[in-house]
Amino acid sequence: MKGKTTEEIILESAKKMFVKHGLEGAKMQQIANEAGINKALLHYYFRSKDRLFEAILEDVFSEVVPVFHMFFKEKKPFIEKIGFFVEAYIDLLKKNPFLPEFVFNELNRSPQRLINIMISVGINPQILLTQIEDEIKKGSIKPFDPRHLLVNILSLTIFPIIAKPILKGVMLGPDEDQFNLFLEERKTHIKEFISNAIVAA
Amino acid sequence: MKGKTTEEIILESAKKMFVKHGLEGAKMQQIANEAGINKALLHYYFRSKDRLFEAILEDVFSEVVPVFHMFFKEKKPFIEKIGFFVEAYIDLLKKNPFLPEFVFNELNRSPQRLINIMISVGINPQILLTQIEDEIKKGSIKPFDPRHLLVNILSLTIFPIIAKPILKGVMLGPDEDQFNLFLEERKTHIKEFISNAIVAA
DNA sequence: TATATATTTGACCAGGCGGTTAAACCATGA
DNA sequence: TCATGGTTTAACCGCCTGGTCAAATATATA
Repeated sequence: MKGKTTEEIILESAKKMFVKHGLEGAKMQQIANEAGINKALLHYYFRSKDRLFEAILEDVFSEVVPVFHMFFKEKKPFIEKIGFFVEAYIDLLKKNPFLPEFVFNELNRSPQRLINIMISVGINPQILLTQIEDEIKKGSIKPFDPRHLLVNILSLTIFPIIAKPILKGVMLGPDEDQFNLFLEERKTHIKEFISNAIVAA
Repeated sequence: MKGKTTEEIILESAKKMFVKHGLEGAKMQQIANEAGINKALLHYYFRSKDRLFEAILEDVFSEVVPVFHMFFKEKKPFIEKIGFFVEAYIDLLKKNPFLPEFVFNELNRSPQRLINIMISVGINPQILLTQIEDEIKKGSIKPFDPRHLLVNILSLTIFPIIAKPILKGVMLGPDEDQFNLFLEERKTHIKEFISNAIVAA
């Protein structure tokens, strides 16, 4: 690989393998092969398999956090923020398709660790939930339970990436471009769909 | 365990372990412990770890297929079917919370196998997509891309279960009843939400 | 009861795993 | 040039894993 440090090559390869096979499923030897290096070198840069995994976890989270931060804390109209979030998140996911699978895999294995990380970096939906309530009181959006609205937005945005293999298999066909086009369409579709559903008449 | 055959006990325990730790993460000895039996007995009933895993895969699918079959093939108005599907599926998921995690885990590991199964049991969204198109032409629902509508319904229904640990961790609290209540609320919420979004004015 | 069959067990194995180590390699600068 | 430090390697180790097998036990059949 060109112009990348050994450490970066390892991180990329490990990410790829951990995503596809999970923590236990991915083997150190396979990761080394993927990176085109000796297995001992993995331990030279990252002392153990667990530490390598955690390094990737941090790497991944550092990309996600800012997007949620904007969505949860920034002071803009709710409807407007939905658009920003959906676009930013779908772009993020197109760049890192492994991301949700990775997060949810690890979520099942050791939920508390991930939740602790989220809390420690300040991902907290309460501010957004309050904002939604305020906008309902003002009458700008219909009176839905804010928690369900939030879950809806996350669902519509994130789920298609998780279900990517199914969608390609039974609906969109094997062509990767076709899938990316579908994701691109979703940016505007989700905005319209949610608007239709919640904007007070 | 009372009144269950050894085989059933093994299936239950294995399901539990495979869901939590994945195919490679779950160890035969752990499964045996969980079932309260000797490890060799696992091989007596199911020749290998892989066969045990496949047995569970079949078991799981036999529960899911009928729900999709109804949703995709039955001849009822689209809006009506959404309600049936959402209720049936959420009930199914409340009974088997492991189900989506299990399916999506395996989906990343070997997509083709699962897709082949789905195709072989006749899960095919084309009929539903055509129905949606017809209803759009008739003017009963707004002109959205049917594929996105279908993905929306699946997203809103399935995603909260996958994200269960996150939702409990940062929004609903650790109480299991609270989460089940949230799911129950979703049955009517999703119906309303989608209705609002797509029913032609 | 005696016999045959199905179920369950403890002890064991070969292979693969994460991890270690000592030696080799290679760039830099004195 | 050659010493020095970081980098990379091949070979190795102990442990755990999935899997086997012969013996032991429970169950059915006559």
